[in-house]
Amino acid sequence: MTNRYRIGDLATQLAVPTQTIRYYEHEGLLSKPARTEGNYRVYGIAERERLTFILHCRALDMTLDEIRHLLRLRDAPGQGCAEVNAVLDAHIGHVAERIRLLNDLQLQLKDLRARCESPSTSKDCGILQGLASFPTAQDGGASRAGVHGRRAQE
Amino acid sequence: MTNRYRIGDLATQLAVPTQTIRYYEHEGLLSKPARTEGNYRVYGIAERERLTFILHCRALDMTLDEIRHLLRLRDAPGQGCAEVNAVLDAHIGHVAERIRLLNDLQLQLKDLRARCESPSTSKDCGILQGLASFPTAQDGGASRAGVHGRRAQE
DNA sequence: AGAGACTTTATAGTAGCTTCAAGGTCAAGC
DNA sequence: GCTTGACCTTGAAGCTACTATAAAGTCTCT
Repeated sequence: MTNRYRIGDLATQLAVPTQTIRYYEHEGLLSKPARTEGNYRVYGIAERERLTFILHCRALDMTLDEIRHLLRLRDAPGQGCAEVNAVLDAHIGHVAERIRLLNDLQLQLKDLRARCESPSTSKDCGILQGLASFPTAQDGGASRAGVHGRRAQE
Repeated sequence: MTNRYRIGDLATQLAVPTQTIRYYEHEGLLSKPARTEGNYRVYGIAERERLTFILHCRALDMTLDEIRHLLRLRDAPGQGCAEVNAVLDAHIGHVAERIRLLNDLQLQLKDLRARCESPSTSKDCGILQGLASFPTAQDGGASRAGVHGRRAQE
């Protein structure tokens, strides 16, 4: 039968590390699976679908908490999906806000960058001086935008 | 004199937690300050300015590594500031890339959201179905955009 | 029987803090 | 002189979502 998977099968099929699958189990997103005699995890179709769901949510950059929330809703099939909409709308809001902050940030960075077009010594560098005297974020501030990703490095 | 600060003074003036100042010291961004008889840290104007510099860089969402780099350049005043420009340009590149990823993400989320405008039960919810069957990120994927900030929550 | 690919658990590391615990210091008030 | 309370000290743990490592057990093939 095709609906019995070991952790490595699932990992290969869905292109996710095995450790991540165990981590999701540890975090309660996946429930504890059956085991073979040799104590290997065994997964079926339902678990494969659940993991797919989780991975899609992650690809949309939801937190594990948001995903936990959606999974709870998914597990209560008669409930009406207004709450699903609410979770998604909140997430869309997070993303929109983040984009706004990053655009502000980009403006400030370009402004700063424009202070040093001509070569000079760092003692007189307009950028370094700007960084020492610029108004701080808390005054009308950009809070924090989160530029550095975990998968999208360099 | 106004140029002797304890850690709490500095923290209040620059609106940063005292623990964060100690953390920057631990990470080598600030050097070990003088101490009072009672072993309290004492800071002067130069340290205050250095911390201001660091906080401005953080407000522009640079990593501590990027900031360390800029501080090294700042500490070598005769060096020419081409490298300062390079650090900043690289950072501007990071931000631009992040904005691009988030815009992709926003499109996908809105697409998904459009699947459930009419109220229904979660069993039939187009969003939950979409999340279970959507193409995964790895096929042409958005890698990871990083939506959830540390200071800008909810 | 032995090699090699797979699995198991537990543990530590990543970034940039934040929070906690257990205690030491200092100025003011009674 | 003694207490109260605000401040300071260090060290360790917690946060997110993994990733990496180690040491050991299992399975499959030859």
